[in-house]
Amino acid sequence: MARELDKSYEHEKVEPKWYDRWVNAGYFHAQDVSERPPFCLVIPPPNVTGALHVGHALTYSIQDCIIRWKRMCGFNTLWLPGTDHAGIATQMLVERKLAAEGVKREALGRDKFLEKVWEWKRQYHGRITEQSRRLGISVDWERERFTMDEGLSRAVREAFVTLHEQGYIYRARRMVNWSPAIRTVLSDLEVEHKEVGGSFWYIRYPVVGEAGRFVVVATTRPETMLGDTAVAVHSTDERYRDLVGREVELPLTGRTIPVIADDILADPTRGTGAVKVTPSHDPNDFECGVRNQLAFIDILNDDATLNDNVPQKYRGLERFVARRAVVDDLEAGGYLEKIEPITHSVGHCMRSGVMIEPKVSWQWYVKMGPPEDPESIAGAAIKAVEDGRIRFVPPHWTAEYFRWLRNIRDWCISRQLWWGHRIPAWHCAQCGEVTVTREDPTACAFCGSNRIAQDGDVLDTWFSSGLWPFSTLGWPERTRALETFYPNAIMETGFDIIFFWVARMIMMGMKLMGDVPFREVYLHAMVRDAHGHKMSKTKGNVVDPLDVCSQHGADALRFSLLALTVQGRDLKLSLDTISGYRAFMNKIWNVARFVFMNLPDDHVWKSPLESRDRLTVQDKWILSRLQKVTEETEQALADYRFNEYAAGLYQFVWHEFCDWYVELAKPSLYGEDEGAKGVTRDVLVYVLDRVMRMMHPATPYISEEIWQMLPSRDGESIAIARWPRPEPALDFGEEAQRFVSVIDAIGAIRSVRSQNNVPPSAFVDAVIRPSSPKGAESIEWGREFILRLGRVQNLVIDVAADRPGKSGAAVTGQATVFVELGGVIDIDEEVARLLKQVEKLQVKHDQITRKLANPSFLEKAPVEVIEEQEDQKEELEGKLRGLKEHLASLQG
RNA sequence: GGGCGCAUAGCUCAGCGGGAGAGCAUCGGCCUUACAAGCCGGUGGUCACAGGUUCGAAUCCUGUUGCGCCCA
Repeated sequence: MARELDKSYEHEKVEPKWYDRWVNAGYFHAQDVSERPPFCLVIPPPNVTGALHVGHALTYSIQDCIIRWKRMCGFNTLWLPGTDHAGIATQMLVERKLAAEGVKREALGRDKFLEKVWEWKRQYHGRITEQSRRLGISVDWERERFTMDEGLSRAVREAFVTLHEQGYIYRARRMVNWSPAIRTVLSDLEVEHKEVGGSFWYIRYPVVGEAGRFVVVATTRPETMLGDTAVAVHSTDERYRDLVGREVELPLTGRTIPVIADDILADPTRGTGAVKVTPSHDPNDFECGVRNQLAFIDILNDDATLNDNVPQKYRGLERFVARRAVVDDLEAGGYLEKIEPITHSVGHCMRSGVMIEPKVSWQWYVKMGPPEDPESIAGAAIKAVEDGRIRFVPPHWTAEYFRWLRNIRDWCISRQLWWGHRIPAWHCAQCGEVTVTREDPTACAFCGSNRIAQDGDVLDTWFSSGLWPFSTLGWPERTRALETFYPNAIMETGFDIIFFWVARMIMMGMKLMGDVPFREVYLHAMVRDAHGHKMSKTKGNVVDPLDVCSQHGADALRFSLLALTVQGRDLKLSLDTISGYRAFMNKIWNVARFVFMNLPDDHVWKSPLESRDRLTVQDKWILSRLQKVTEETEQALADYRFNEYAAGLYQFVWHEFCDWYVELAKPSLYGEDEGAKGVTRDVLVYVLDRVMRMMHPATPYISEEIWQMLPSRDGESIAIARWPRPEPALDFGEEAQRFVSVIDAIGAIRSVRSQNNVPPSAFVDAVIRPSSPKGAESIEWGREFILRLGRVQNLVIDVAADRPGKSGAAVTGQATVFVELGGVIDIDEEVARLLKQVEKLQVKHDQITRKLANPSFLEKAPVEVIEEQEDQKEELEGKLRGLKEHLASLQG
């Protein structure tokens, strides 16, 4: 007995051994310059102050699988790690923490507050890093980046100034999406539309100078009436034609406002045909206000309380409180005609969940279109994909990508936050111009005045993440790394950030690097709980990847996630699934344990290639299967079909190598023939070695642990071992395939035994009647295995064999198998069982017979298909004949 | 309102033009010296519904129903 392994796989003993060794040995470090072809992917940077959730575990499992595979294939692989500063989320967290201490950020001041955030960042950075390491990800830590570090901040500044110089970045006063909770503007993407219950309030505006006449307008936000500056009607609307140009009284305010004709805003077929116009608080009204030179009255503070532009009694009220008050007052004044309940779609702030307020303000924008112009930012990004320079997997995302870009509006990139990249623009108090420069200016570039102040806003976090594929490699410096690794090979991330991130990286890459950021984009789906619900802390259904790692091991978690990753479909993850794959890890461990128990220390391992002429049929069978699996494994990875990659290895390891080959190897291992024993050991080691290499991208820890003990080990770590390729010299094709008839025969015997309640320990006699001499030869190869695995005492294999007396029977593709049952047989039960089988086979047989009798089938179907059907028919007939004969003799 | 996706075994899902599959669950039998996180053997399906194309449809097309997602 050579090596003693634990009886079951204990991940907590194995996993801690390897990670530091891998990192310290430099296996994950990429070369800036190398003979080997480059293969680079950058990590989608997680929020530096966040915690790892199962979505990260999925993205890391997929990326590590790809990168470890490519590394083993000999590429100069770079997987670049890092984190982003997550402007809104982080600022919210720190503000919340300060609030708990009774401190407001305004009281602290900008610089002091930022110090606090940096402190917070330093504290949490370590946590997310440690969590990532736990999963075993093979990133190049020497190149780790953070979106706010010095180099990346420089890249952000360079990008902003360059795009500004080229006229893509501009400042404008527009209607924006305002989040009153965070008190910042949001981009269109950060607004989530939700169906909510609400009301239409119908309000009467009395017509000035015509007592008793009203114009009725309907609104979902009655409080905004305090900011109305007109009522609009359609110019053709007979009901209101005479009112255009006159005025109505705005209730509660003492103001009067004009009735105007606006054929864009007013729709005579909807509602009352008249609409209130609030240019400062509705996007459509804003346009109307501009068209008709209306007054703009802003009635809201940044936190959505009402400001001093409304009557005294409403000032300072929160918007929904104000709504209540306005409605009550309207009702009291007789201005409220009716209330109609409705369901409508309302924009909500993605981060805080509160309703968005449309609001007019000055913001910075990136000009996107026009999409049909390939020189525009959106146009260039569209063209890169149209030209096939970037490929989406699954391909369905291509259409989504185009749809979004072709309907895009300019990107609002400024945020009223403190945490983030400060906009490099200086406003001049003297001339009012804005100076945008790479170095901080001391004077206005237009008038020379030193009365300049930097813009208070910061940039959208996605602006900096958009640069990630090249800013992390040193841009704007033309570094060696940038030359080698740009464009990156692929981008792997969740479909939910295709627009936030992927599209923006493509835009930025095209404009600033003049080339695509990556060749392929693989988008994975969302991880849900076992019932298909979204995981969320409030629901309490989150699967914490670190808990799972502690309980079942990182390998089991990674393998589970990969096994569930089917293109274009969400994953439903349950702890049962994970513990199932944990059992698989244990299975692997135990088969390795078996191999090592039967491997003396002094065994000199030789590749089966060297003993090719001494291989047994069972050796040839498993080796041939291995070649096939090797090929399929590689193909699955190349096609990003991770479920097939995982399932293929699972099936092969468990149900072919363990269930069959190991059992077939035992007679040799326990036998006397030292030469044969040696070959068997070599084959066991060879298969295990290949399987460990193929498993490594999914399950790095257990594969390393086992591989290190294998005599076939040819390097210091499996992480840098050669990826297996199919070995044609060990693929015995047809010859090996014939061994399946032995496996089938054993299955048939076991089935008959079990169905007739023969105790597993009892020996039986059996007769196998092959349907051809060739079949007889194949089955004869496995005589000793049939005896052993079928627990057979006496075995007759003969094409002309007679059916033994009291016996049960089963049919395989190549033979009829009889098991003598002596006194134990229950004739009625056996007859019933066989009848059921006959019935099943008969249905299939009839189908095929009908098909083969159909002249148009024979005329139109391809020859191969017809031949295959004929073969099937013949096999079915053979099986049916065997069963029917047996039935007849049982009944007779 | 516009677009997309999904309906296959009790559950979770593969398969996507030529014999209905896997894992889990379930039932029966086994502590057989790698593994009880295991071994052996079973049960279980008008492939949502209705039309159509085809020699042939779970697979392609059209429609219906139900569920989900994205965009406005």
